[in-house]
Amino acid sequence: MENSGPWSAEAAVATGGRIRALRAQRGISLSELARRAGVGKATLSGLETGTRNPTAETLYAIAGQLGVPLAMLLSTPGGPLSVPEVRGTAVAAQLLEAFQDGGVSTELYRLEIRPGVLQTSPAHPAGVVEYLTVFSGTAQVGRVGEPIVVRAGEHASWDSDTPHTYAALGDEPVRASLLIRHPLEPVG
Amino acid sequence: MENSGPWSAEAAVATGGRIRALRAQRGISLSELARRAGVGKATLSGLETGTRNPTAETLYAIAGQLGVPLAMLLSTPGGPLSVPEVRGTAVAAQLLEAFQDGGVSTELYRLEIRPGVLQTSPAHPAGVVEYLTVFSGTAQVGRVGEPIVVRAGEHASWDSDTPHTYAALGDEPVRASLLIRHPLEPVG
DNA sequence: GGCGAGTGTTCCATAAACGGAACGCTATCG
DNA sequence: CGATAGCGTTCCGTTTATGGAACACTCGCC
Repeated sequence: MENSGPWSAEAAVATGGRIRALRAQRGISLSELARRAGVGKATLSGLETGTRNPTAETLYAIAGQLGVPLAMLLSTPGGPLSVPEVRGTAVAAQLLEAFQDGGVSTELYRLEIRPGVLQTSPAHPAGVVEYLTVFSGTAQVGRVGEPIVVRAGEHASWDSDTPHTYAALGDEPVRASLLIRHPLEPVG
Repeated sequence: MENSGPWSAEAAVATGGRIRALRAQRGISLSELARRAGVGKATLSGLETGTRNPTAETLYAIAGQLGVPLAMLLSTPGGPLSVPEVRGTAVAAQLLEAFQDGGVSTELYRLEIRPGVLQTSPAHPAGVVEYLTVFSGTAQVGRVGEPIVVRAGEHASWDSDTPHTYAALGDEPVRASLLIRHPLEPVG
């Protein structure tokens, strides 16, 4: 899903076309869907033709009536699982999921570390902890000066409020899951 | 207007919370993110506090700057995202990824354990190891007779070649990631 | 042919989302 | 100390998304 770009006219037309296709697939008219979703016909018409910039409320109402996840309206059929990649010198990371729960927010990444390169990450805010579980390969990670060697089938964690590094030992790239846990500061 | 769709005040607050969490994890201020995304500070502030009903354009701009798919801002984990799910008496699991690599097959699941119920899994073939990282709640897992308590922000692993159990301690459900590693050829 | 019920689009007043400029606040500095 | 810079929130005029109504059009029916 290449949604990193801005909300362009093409994105609007593509989203509108997907809505129209799903509606046609269900054999219901524009007026009918608008009535069921509780939005104006003008709104739905403009949305399907790509001449509007809908609000979250409108999108939710329509996706709900079509019975599809919102991601299906907004993403290209190319790959709902292909999430954007964050690339560093040695590390390529894909965000698998992220949520907050209680006073803690969590991000789960899939990680691949290329061999032969060392990547240093700057310090995160205090209280951030990273958890690494290695699928294959051997990783050397952790805070600068306190390296931890993690082999396939092992896991490790470290406070990431200081600079820390990622590297793959040996020739084989490292595949792992990285979980970043971050306590939220109290919100007024 | 009436809450005719899933976009309620709670959804707005939840979405805002996810944005705020992702922003905090990246260590950038509200002003900074607003400037990078090209939206007004008032817009972002109202969005994070759940007092606005953002447009697709605004959401795209912010998701793009955070480097996450838009669906991750809008959808609840375990919600409308259509990922194959495996349900047991106490455990609901969704496969996040799976691959084989060097004679070892690895599967990464998102796990939710409901409180008040104990689930027992039969023994897997020899050599299978499970790794659990808990996001929130407190889990009691592991081989029968050797229970391990894993609190939020901890991880544990156990050989699963004997029957093993999953349970949530306390009232809160447990969210965690479970990694199952099994060699393609029997070990030992 | 006329007629009614349906379609999707366009017009328009209203409601609300937008961004800029204030605000109060907390740190940090000279 | 006061000055400055940053933070997140609130105020406010402008922009724009919204839904109802009117529109032109296509059917099925008598």
